[in-house]
Amino acid sequence: MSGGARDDSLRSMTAPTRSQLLAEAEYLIRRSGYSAFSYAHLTDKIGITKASIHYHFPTKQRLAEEVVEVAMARFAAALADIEAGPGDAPARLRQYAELFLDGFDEQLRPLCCALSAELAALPDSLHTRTRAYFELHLAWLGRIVGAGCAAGQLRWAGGADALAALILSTLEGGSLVARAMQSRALALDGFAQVLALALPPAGADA
Amino acid sequence: MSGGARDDSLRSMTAPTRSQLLAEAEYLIRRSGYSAFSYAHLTDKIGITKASIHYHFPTKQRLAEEVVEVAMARFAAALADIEAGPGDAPARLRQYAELFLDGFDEQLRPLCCALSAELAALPDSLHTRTRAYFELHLAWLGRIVGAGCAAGQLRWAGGADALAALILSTLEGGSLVARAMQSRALALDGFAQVLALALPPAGADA
DNA sequence: GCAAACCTACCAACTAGTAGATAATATTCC
DNA sequence: GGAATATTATCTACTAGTTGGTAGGTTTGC
Repeated sequence: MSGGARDDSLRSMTAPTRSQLLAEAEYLIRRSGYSAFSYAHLTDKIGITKASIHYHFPTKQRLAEEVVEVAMARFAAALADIEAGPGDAPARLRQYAELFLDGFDEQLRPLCCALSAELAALPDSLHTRTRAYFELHLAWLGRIVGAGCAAGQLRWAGGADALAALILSTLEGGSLVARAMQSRALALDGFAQVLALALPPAGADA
Repeated sequence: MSGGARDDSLRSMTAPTRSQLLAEAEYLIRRSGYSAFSYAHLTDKIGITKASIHYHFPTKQRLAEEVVEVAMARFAAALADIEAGPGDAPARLRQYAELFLDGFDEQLRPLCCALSAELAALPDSLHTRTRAYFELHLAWLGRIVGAGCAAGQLRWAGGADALAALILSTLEGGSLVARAMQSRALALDGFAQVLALALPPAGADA
């Protein structure tokens, strides 16, 4: 765990080849982007030849599509867990923010962030999926914030959807700024400020 | 000018080759990223051969370095103009936000955003410059916000630097989210909300 | 004459992707 | 049960095109 060895949480050593490929591709895309990663990089990590990767994923585009689909499903499940779990809306948003920053220490961008930044270099099928990924974020945030407002745990002048969009933008931007500035604190700082503003004054009810 | 022709504000037709190359390279990097752009793409647009581009810029890395330097200088000058011009701090921040979104309609990311998203794929010399670019943003914002607070035009619980970082994150993230969602309004929405919160209550003094 | 700016023609390395062979493992038919 | 047949997952060897970059010659304007 210590030392320079990187965390392999995304890349199980025992998973079948296909899953390993998806995990490693996601890692590379989130680190360097779609354009910068290649099948050759995958062979280095997985230990099978390029031709064998093409057996599992006929094209790079198809591989990337599946990376997004798998990541989205995993993310949706994590959001559902948060929503089903204990805690009020502010607590759920804090969990969301932590989830959002997952991989930051491995220099990983959120997948949607990495893809959106080079959208013009991506095939159309990935535009659609990138957008869908963002919509998943916004829909969930809108729901949580909306419930929080209704329950008096949050208050926001512009309405739930406006706060949802602000939270997403803040985290998305924070992860970019913080990466370049090499400061994890910076990544959550904006979110924390916004959340603090959205909390009702201490002891307002109860 | 009408129809699908794209705006050539960044890419003067009459400028000397070198400037044209820098402008077109910036355009390509901001649209698709460093990894996805190549000298071949430049030859298409500029009309000289790949070898001739190497005459002006010996390596792709060097070209990109200069792109960032030129863009940063241009940006710094624009910020200085805003600072020297009329208007209070909120007005200056609105001008900054507009400047930040410059090129959005051409599907251009802010340069620092494009670079930070694929930092792991960039040579070290561009890490430094990306960071410096962000620092320029933060320093200017910190100064403007600080002056605005001192003058009673802005108020922010966390202090000027915190608001500066929040504004930057919000715009940076907004430009990513808005691009994927194809909504210019979304790009400025978060910023507008934050600025509204930072304005002192109407008629507080005067 | 000279230097800046450009060219043709190349290079080695890398890109995504294909063809076809080969093991090992299932599945089916008798 | 055992032979015949698919299927799965991998390999070697290849293609055509692109990448960043170089060597060396030519044009152009002072």
